[in-house]
Parts: sequence; structure tokens; C-alpha cells
Amino acid sequence: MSERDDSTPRAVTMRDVAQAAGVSVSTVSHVVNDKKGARIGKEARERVQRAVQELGYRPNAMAKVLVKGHSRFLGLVADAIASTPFAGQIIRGAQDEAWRHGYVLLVANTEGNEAAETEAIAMMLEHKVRGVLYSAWYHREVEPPAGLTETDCVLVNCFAPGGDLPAVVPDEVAGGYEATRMLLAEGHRRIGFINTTSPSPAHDGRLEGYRRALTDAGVSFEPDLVVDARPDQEGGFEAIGPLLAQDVTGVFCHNDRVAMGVYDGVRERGLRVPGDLAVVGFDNQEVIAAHLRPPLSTVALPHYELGRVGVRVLLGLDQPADDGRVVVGCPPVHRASVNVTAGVNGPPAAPH
Amino acid sequence: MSERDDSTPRAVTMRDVAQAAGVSVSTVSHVVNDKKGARIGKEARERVQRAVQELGYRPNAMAKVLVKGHSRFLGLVADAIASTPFAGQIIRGAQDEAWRHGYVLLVANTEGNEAAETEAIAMMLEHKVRGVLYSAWYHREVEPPAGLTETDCVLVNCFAPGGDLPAVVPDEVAGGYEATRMLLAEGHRRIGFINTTSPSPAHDGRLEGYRRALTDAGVSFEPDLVVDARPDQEGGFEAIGPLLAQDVTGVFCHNDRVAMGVYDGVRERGLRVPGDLAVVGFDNQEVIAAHLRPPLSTVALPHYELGRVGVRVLLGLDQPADDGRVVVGCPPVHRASVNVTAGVNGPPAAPH
DNA sequence: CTGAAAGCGCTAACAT
DNA sequence: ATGTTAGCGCTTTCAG
Repeated sequence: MSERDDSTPRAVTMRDVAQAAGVSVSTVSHVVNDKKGARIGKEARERVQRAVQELGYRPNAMAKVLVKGHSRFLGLVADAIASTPFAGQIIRGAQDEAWRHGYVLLVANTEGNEAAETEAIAMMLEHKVRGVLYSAWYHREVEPPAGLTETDCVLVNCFAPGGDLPAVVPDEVAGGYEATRMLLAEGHRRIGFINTTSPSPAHDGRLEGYRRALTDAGVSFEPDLVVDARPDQEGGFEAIGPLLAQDVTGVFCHNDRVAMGVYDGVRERGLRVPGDLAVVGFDNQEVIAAHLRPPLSTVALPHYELGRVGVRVLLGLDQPADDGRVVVGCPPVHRASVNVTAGVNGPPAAPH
Repeated sequence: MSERDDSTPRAVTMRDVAQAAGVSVSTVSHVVNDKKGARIGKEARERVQRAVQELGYRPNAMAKVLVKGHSRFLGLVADAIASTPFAGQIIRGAQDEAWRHGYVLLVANTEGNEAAETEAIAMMLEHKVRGVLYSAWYHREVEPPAGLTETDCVLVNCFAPGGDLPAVVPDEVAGGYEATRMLLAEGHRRIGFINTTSPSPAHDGRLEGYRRALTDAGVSFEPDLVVDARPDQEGGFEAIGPLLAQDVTGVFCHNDRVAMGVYDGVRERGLRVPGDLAVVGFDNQEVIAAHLRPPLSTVALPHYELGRVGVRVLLGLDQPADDGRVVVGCPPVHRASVNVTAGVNGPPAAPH
């Protein structure tokens, strides 16, 4: 199974190295950590390095933590690691940034289970994490578990009632604005908006952005052009009918899945995207958006950034605004569902 | 930001508790860990428990590791945490199973970067992990990095040349067999297979399964009904034409994205799924499969299981076969793309 | 029933 | 230029 040696696979310690090199442990410590102020003879240094090589010495991170008094761990508790590709991006962003600063991520996914959450946080606290990121897979208000008060904590893709905890969240309003702009920019004036039925920051923010974009373009807001639907394919499929009946020429969908349903509905009627109807989504969910026919113009949810900025705030590298928030932009992604000539990025090569 | 106290936020240790409770540290240790053989007076025990509560004592996991000689860490190095929802499932499966046995996962995603990989493994080794899972996001042969020989290691969703490392992999052959069976069971006899262009265990295994299923059903294999295409929407879209021209009534697609492209191609011709063409995918990629119109019958890639079984093998709970492999089944998922009356599971409610 | 003490692997003064 | 030593917070004999 592995190259473990014989009877007592006791790990090789610093003392073993010292012994083999014929020096003291502190000397070994100095050369291994490449300490600045330490003057070690070229001679001895080499002997130590050789011994390290030969014995295959690996420093014990735990022992180090113990003496230094603080670990290089960062906790990340996620409510849904799996249900969606999104959480993965948050983790990746957090991981990359943590790594860059010498931190290791302790990830726990709780699937919303409160007991698991408490246990996960206890685990992190016992590992003396430098702080923890508490994240949600979709932007919403959360009630952070009690244990979190025992350490530094920043909320990612969610926020707490009081507003006392720093929160890193996507800019829903700007996102909705951008999405609507994409349609406006192509000359559309009757623009439908299929929003979600569930009350949420996304619901309110994107609507707000839609209205503002309309206003800024001198187009009056028509309540009838906004319909709420289940935020998935079925919802989009059903919602597009009424909108088409009102002669919209473009539609902004609450998310890419809704847009996917809209595509189906449009096809069902023998119509075409974008010729008969221009469509813009939200989320930029790769599997869907980039590979629909035609590829879907959309606005990206910045999950990677969210994770990344989350650790930056945790480490004190970025400062939240006065309201405790850091708002991350949602960049527009131009593809062919608004204007045939616009989207030029063909889908990337796919493996397996 | 957090409830840190004053100047020196020194953590409360066991000694503090001992002092507060008026007992010795060893007594505290005994009651905190609920040691079996320890006879502690009801009286003292209560004092300790109270002190623990009041001081908010949290045991230091690092110190514990140091004295016990081994950690409760399991490493998981993944090549692509994010590019796909798949890796997320592997992590989740591993996490759940690890957790169940009191282990904590140290996750590192390397995005295929070799330096990151080496560094990640070094990090894990320094944390004295009990072992590490090396995983790939799509089933393939890998060259596990050298550092892994220093600890127990099991391969997940991949395998090594020599076959010396235990490997947990999906049963591609059985999967291909199942997929084909779904079509055969509905009476189809001219069944196309859109395979992938990239050579891989998936390519060979699924083809093998397809052939076996045909043979077992007394249908002769026709090479012309098998076409290789890019394993995505575009590939499926283009490949379906030639197949339709050969009067296939059903098609087995290398994956769900290919099936998505096939749907488009079928629609383009004014045809219907499953009426004019029955379609079966592979992967069971939720976002796609469950929400296509009609919902796609497919075969699931058992990522969660792969991760779960990976840690079981690592912990010695499951034994690999003589060839070092543990093969995990790919269960068929019946939806409406083969037989209208078959798929009954409407898409689940979707949040946000 | 409870406490004293050794020591896990390492770092950081402090000696030499 | 290098060695000695005292802990970091905890578990675990071994004595009382």
C-alpha cells in the first residue's frame, strides 16, 4: 500500500536529523527554517541538509503550531458543497487566496444540518483556526451559529441580520443593471424580466437593477413585463408565453436555467433566439450558458471572487465598508443570444 | 469583528480549567475526555465541568496530536475542484465518510499544476495525515506524485500505471451496458452510440458495455452505428445527423452534454424525443439531465460513492480486489427520454 | 480517587 | 558559530 518501513514506523524527527548530522536540534531548526539571523557554518549546514534528504525528514506542523501559539488554518463552512457547481468556486477562490498567504483551508460541508454545523465549528475551533468563513451557496440572509463568536468570522455570499459580521456579497443590483443594459444596448425597448418567485436579495436586487437601467435609458417601466416564475427550466418555459404575447423583443432571465427554459419555449413556437427574441441570463453557469444554442449572454455570479475576497477580509487585507459589507461585481458575459455577431467565444474544448 | 477579549487573547488551556476547578490537569483531562478507567469524584467532576463551561474551554487538537503521535487528518488532493460539479461530489462523499470516523479532510485543489501538487502533498505530510486520497475529475490514468509514497494513498476516479496503488473507479463497462439496456428494453434494435473522440477508460469501457448489451440481446453490432464526437453539446449536435440518416430509433450518448446537443439536432429536424428518437445519456449531471425537455434518461457516475469508498479503503474498512481496484457501479436513472411513460420524477424544487 | 511528572516535536531565548 | 534548555497544551503512567 505504501512505503512504510518495518515494525515501528516512527516518523523521523528533528532530533534524528541532528544526530545524523552531528549537530544540535537548534542548528537543524535554523537551517531547516532558513532563519535569517542565524549564522551556521557552511559545513554544518550542508551536513544537515544531507541528513534531511537522506532521512526524508518532514517537519511536524502540529508541533510548530503548539510552540508558536497559532495555526495556519482557516475554516470554511459551506452549506452545500455539492448541490451546485457554485460552492466549488467559492472554495476554490478561498483556497487559492489562503494558500497564497500560507494558510490551509479546513473545509466542512454541512448540507444545512445544524448539528453538523456546530460540530464542524467546534472542530475548527479546536484546531485553533485563524478565523472562519461561513458561506451559503446562494445569496441570502443567515443566522450564523453561536460558536462563531469565538473566533474571527466573515460571511461569504450571505449576511447576518445585525450586520455586525463582515459580509462579502455579489452586487445584485449592478448585475441586474448590466443584464438589462446588454439588451438596451442592442436597441431593445420592450424588455421582459422573468424574476424568481422566492423573495431574496437576488429577487429584489436584480429587479432594482432592471428598473434603473430602464430609467437611465429613458424607457418607462411596465409592471406587466415583469413576471415571477420558478427559477428553473420549467419556470422559464412557462413564463415566456405571456411575455411573448406582449411583444417583448428581449428578455432578462433570473438565471441561466430559466433562460434555458425560455429557449425551449421560443423553439416550441417556431421562433428563434436572438432573431425573434434576445435572451440574457444570470449566473454564467458554464455547463449551461456556454453551450446552449446559441450560447447565452449572461451576467456572472463571482463565486471565485467571493471566496477570495472572503479570506482577504478575514486576514485583514481588505476592509469592508461602513455597513460591514464588501460588494463584489457581477461582470457581463457577452455571447450570441442577444446579437448574433456579438458573441464570438466559441465553446472551449471539453475533456472526457 | 469577534468576541476577542483584551490585550492578550491567550486561549484558555487545560491548566486554567484545573486552576479554576481546584484540581490537577490530569483530572481535567480525564473528565473532559470521559476516560473509562478513571474514577473521578462526582464532586470534582462537576466542578471541572462547570469550569469548562464558564471559561469556554476548547481542547487544543494540535497538542493532542502531538502527544498521541498521529493526527485525525485525511488529505484529499483534487485536480479540479471547480471546473465541474463532479469533483464537489467526490469531496462531499469523502468528507461525509471521513467525518463519520472522526477524521477531518484537508482538501487541496491543484488545477493540474504540478508545483501546487507537490506543495499540497508536502503540506499534508507535515500535518501527519493518516493518508491521502488522490483524485481526478474524470476517470483516467494518472502518474501519482512522488511524495505520496511517504504515506498511505488511494486513487479515486483514476488509477496508476503499475497498479500498485489501490484505485477506486467507476464501472464504465457496466454503465455502458445499463445505458444500452434501457434502450433495448423499450424494444429498440437500431441503437446508435455517440462515443467520445478522446481515448479513455470511459471511451473503451462504455463501448464494451454497449457491445455486450447488444450481443446479450441478440442484436448484431454494426460499426456504422458508432460515431465518435467531441464530448459536448456541439459534438452531439453534429453527430446525430449521420445516425438519423441510418434510421436509428435510439441513441446512447457518451455523456449528458452530448445528449443535450442531440436534443437540439433532433428538434432542428422537426423530430421529437422520445417519439422519433429515444435518447440515453451518461453522467447524470443534474443541471442538465433532470431539466431537459423531456428529462433525460441516463446513467449516473457515482462520484459521491467514489469519494466515500476512497476513504473506506484508506481506513482499511473496504478491501480492494486482487488487481488493486474497487469498482463502483453506475446506476441507471430512468426519466422520459426513452419512454414517455417511464420517467416519473418531475424535477425537484429549485432554490434562488 | 487524585496529583506529579515525563515527554510528544519543535522554537526561541540564552549560554558558550 | 553552535549547543542547552525551557516550555507550547496535552495524555499517561505511576505514586500517593
